[in-house]
Amino acid sequence: MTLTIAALKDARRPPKKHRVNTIVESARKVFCASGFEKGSIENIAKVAGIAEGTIYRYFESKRSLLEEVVRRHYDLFFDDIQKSLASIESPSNRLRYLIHRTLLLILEDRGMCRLRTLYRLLENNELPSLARNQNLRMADMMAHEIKSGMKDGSFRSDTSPSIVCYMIGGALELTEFSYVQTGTAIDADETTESIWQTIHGGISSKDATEESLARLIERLTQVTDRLDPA
Amino acid sequence: MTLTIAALKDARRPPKKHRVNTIVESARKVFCASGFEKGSIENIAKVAGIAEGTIYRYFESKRSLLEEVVRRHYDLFFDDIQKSLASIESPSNRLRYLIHRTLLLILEDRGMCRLRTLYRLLENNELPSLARNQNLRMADMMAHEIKSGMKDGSFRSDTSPSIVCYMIGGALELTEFSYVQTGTAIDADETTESIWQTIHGGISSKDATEESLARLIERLTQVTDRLDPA
DNA sequence: TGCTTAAAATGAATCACATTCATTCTTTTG
DNA sequence: CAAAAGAATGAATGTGATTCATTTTAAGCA
Repeated sequence: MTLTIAALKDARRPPKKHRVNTIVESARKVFCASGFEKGSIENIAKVAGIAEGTIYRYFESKRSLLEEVVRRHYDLFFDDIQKSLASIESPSNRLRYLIHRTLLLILEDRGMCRLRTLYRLLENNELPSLARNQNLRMADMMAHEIKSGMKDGSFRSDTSPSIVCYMIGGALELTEFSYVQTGTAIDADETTESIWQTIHGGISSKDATEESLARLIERLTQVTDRLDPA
Repeated sequence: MTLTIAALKDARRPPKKHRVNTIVESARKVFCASGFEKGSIENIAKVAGIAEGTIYRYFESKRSLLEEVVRRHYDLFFDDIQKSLASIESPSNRLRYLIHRTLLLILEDRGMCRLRTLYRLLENNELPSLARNQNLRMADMMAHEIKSGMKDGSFRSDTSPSIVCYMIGGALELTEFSYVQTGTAIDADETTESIWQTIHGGISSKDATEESLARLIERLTQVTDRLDPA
């Protein structure tokens, strides 16, 4: 039988992968239900039906377990988003989509949100962290659209992409935060629209421009008035 | 001597207040130096020159001690800001001031920032929390200015004050976060300007409007052309 | 001033967990 | 099937917050 190496791997890995999956899934359940601090390793082990020590064969620490839980969740999200993005026309629409999709993700799983929010807070380490990577990934996507928009002339050229990312990201984060804390549901469409409106058009009234237009129109009317009688 | 009740209180309270101050101040030092998790109660007690148990006479838990440390710091900040704000003309300028002043606060004390950032992350409780109160206080100030601006016509009337607050607050928070993580100094003036630019004018180029104007002008020219030969 | 009682302070003991590791069980290999 | 390697176990360890019986200090009163 020619299943030497293949068989070897197949015989070893699936159980191992399965173990990891079981552990991560149990951790997700426990963390989502009780939070990170109160979700004990003992409990996770119990839910997974294994001994505490076994968890440490696969994960270095409780925190790295949290990291994996969060990572898996968001990897799916990012993959999904990246796919959809390809079929959307124009930087503006893609940016809007990113905002909207993020809000939907937030609404989708409050427990997970809480974890992610918490996870970011726990970060006092100096390592290149997951949270930072995720932020970077999202920020990269947004920055990319902003730059495209600047190139094709639909956005102002003196825009600072990173600040705009911060503003969008920050608005999303605070919306998320308020949702996690209060549990009051968000209207994703409306919130997207609000964020987009502000980012796109700013908050200043367009009085000056409108005034110019009004003056032009007035003048045009005067001219046509002069034409008509003639 | 007539120092019956007054003397009683005076004799009891000052020492007590002093104790609390000593504890909070020691906690601040230790937390700023080692972070919240690594800053042990044992150490705080040592720095304060008291026994561990004594801390628990004044504070319910390690976390409530952190809360007090952060609260005191930001109370000063808010009081200060509120005073300055009174002497600034126009909602726009006050909003800008709020942004700028917050950035300066962030730069002023990185250790404290880290604590505050951490503190917010640790919040998985449901209580009306300090972080929420602080956010609310700042959000209130900003929202107030935005509403004023909407009233006096300098801001668009279809603006959502809360979203704008989220955007500004979020941008500040992410800037803070990046500073805490990387330690790379921020240029407060420049960052203020960028945030303000975007909030105020949005990112859309004014092409559309300009296009309309150009079309108008063109038509006006046609009209005048028709006039002139006549 | 000395005595009694209440408040404050103490630090050793407790408790809750994460983490480790010597031991036991399973699987692979020859 | 026995030996060796790899996994799993869970009791023991370590750390650090929190508690509490005991001691110390201060207040009230004669």
